[in-house]
Amino acid sequence: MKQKITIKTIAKELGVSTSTVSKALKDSHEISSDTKEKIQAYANLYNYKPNHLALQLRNQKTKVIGVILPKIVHHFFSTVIMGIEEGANEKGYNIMVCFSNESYKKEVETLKVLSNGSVDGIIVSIANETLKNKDFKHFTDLVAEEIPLVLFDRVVDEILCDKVVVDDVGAGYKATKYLLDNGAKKIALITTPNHVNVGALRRQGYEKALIENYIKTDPNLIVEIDENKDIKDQIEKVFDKEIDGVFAVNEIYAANSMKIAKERGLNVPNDLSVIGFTDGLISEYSSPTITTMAQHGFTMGKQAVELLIEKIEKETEAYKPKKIVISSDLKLRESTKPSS
Amino acid sequence: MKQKITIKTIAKELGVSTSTVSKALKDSHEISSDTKEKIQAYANLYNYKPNHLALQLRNQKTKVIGVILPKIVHHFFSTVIMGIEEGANEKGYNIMVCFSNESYKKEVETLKVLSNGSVDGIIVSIANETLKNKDFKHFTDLVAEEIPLVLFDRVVDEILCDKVVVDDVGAGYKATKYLLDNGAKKIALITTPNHVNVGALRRQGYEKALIENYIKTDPNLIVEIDENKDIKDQIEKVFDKEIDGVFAVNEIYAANSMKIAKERGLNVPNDLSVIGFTDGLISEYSSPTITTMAQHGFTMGKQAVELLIEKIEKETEAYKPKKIVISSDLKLRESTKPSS
DNA sequence: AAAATTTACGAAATCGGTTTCGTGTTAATA
DNA sequence: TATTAACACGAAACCGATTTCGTAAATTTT
Repeated sequence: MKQKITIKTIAKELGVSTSTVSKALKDSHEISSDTKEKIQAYANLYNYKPNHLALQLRNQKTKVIGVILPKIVHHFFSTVIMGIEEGANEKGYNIMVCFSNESYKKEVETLKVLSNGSVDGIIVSIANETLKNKDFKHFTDLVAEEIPLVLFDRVVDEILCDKVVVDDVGAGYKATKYLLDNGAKKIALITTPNHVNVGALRRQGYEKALIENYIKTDPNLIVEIDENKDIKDQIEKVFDKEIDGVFAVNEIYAANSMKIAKERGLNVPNDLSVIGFTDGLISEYSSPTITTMAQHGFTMGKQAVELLIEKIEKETEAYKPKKIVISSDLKLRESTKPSS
Repeated sequence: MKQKITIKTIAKELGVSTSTVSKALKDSHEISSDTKEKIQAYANLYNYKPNHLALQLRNQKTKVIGVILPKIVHHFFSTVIMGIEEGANEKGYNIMVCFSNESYKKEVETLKVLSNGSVDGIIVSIANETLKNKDFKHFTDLVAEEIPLVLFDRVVDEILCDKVVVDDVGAGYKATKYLLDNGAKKIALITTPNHVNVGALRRQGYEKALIENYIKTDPNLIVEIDENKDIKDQIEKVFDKEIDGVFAVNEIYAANSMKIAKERGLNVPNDLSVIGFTDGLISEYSSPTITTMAQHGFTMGKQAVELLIEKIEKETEAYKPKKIVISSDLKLRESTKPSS
């Protein structure tokens, strides 16, 4: 890289001290107009830009927010990033994005890298492997160091910090209830293994809705997807039962279900209603289009970053972790019968 | 944030100088084993972590790579990010991700922020608005400052730097030729306005294939989508003509075309073959599934970051900009007739 | 025993800024 | 004319590390 011009260069070139240059560049009253003009003109001419690192070191803050996501090729996380970025920019922050790829090891490493002073605070959605392990030491250490931390979507009680979540139980309930209200009786649930807490919570909502309607939950109608195996194959087996509704906890599972339905000659929504989760492009462009629980990723991201920045900038002594719950709405499309 | 422990703290606490602490922590032979052990034990106990900012300032490098994307809620860019991140991590770099949101103004601002020393180099895919304006001063300034820069996908000749692109002309040609070879005669092209260069290039490939088959390009079969208006409405009009093939320059346009075909009772692929671009989730999960030109976003990202890091780490004087062309393959699915 | 060498550590410069405090010069006041 | 105040600027400390160089004290060599 080319030799950058610094305050020192300007000072030497113009025969003044660095203090004078620094003050002149910020229009201090201490400096005469003559000198100020001269210095500012020179700085402009040579396109002087203050070195951020130096400022960060002096101010002891970076104006950067670290973000760790389990993955990005996923509509929900993409929208969350957009929200985080917008919220951060509004307050003059930039974001540094990293991925855990659902791996515990990578999450630990990334967290270590970010917490050495590169960022002022961190936003995380926990990796699946970590949720399975239940090892949260890397997070609790962070909290002990008092580095501002906000968790979103995939959160656990063991970590004492601000959180932003969707009302997963409520969402599961709403979706299931809608199916029931429109005549479905045998509703399959396509979900994740129980250690993924959002999956577990949505399942609670599903079960709650069934109980309220005096329907016993049938374990045969519940499929816990192992993402290492073929997804479609695993869903196939529930179609061997007689079902008239499907609630899938994400849009990939929903799309796979629709495909199986089509292959088996079932008409959606007449023979079978389908509701997915995460209002992404698949739901929007599949045919028929898929009714989903919209998660409002953008809002989540923005709320998370606002919470974090508040924590960063407020030197509040007594501090009580906040939890923001974002409710998700049913976005009605073609894969369900019109509301009766 | 809690008071961090620094080398100075350790030095004072143990009654030695900061130089001794620094050397002891990196196991220098200059320090006696006794002292080393004492210092290392203390550092360990209090979980000392060297301040990255200080190191960055001293070493004049950040080990961070800036990435500016036009948008993220887009399968192609998501996969590119993954590639960049993986490549960066392998070489010990982190990435700082920003978005231009296709806006010229935001691109200029973001570039300014990143180029003040926060990052060692920058990877960009140019915003649509900038391509339209044809104002690339912010990039040429960067090049003049000798800040390492790599452009990918959306690139222009005016900027002298390393580039990674897909062979858009070749891809357009391949797609169109496949349609022709399988019996299509009237192929609609759903593309972007011509200022988006990837659109223009794919169009060249389309026209080349037609010419080779002695077919005159019919302007009525070409739709240039204005993203500010309703996409589907704009595509509708080409369906009023008699067409038997569609080549869409991205998967959204392809999905919209399929939907219109279905509404008009056209069977895909028997009455109409459709080929899209960007092998994303929509193509994979729509029904029928969509044949697409796979862009290999992950590879592009990884190549781009490798090029950039080479530039950053090699202090080569004489330097000639490289251009890596990644060829894209046709991924055959259900929206086209099997190869004859 | 004197000289040379090694050992073990500290002082100070450096990275690029900001900021406090001090001081010489000029202008205003007594 | 002597005193005070205002003005304009510089010296130096600081942020948290690294690293070169210098130097007492201990050890080895002659």
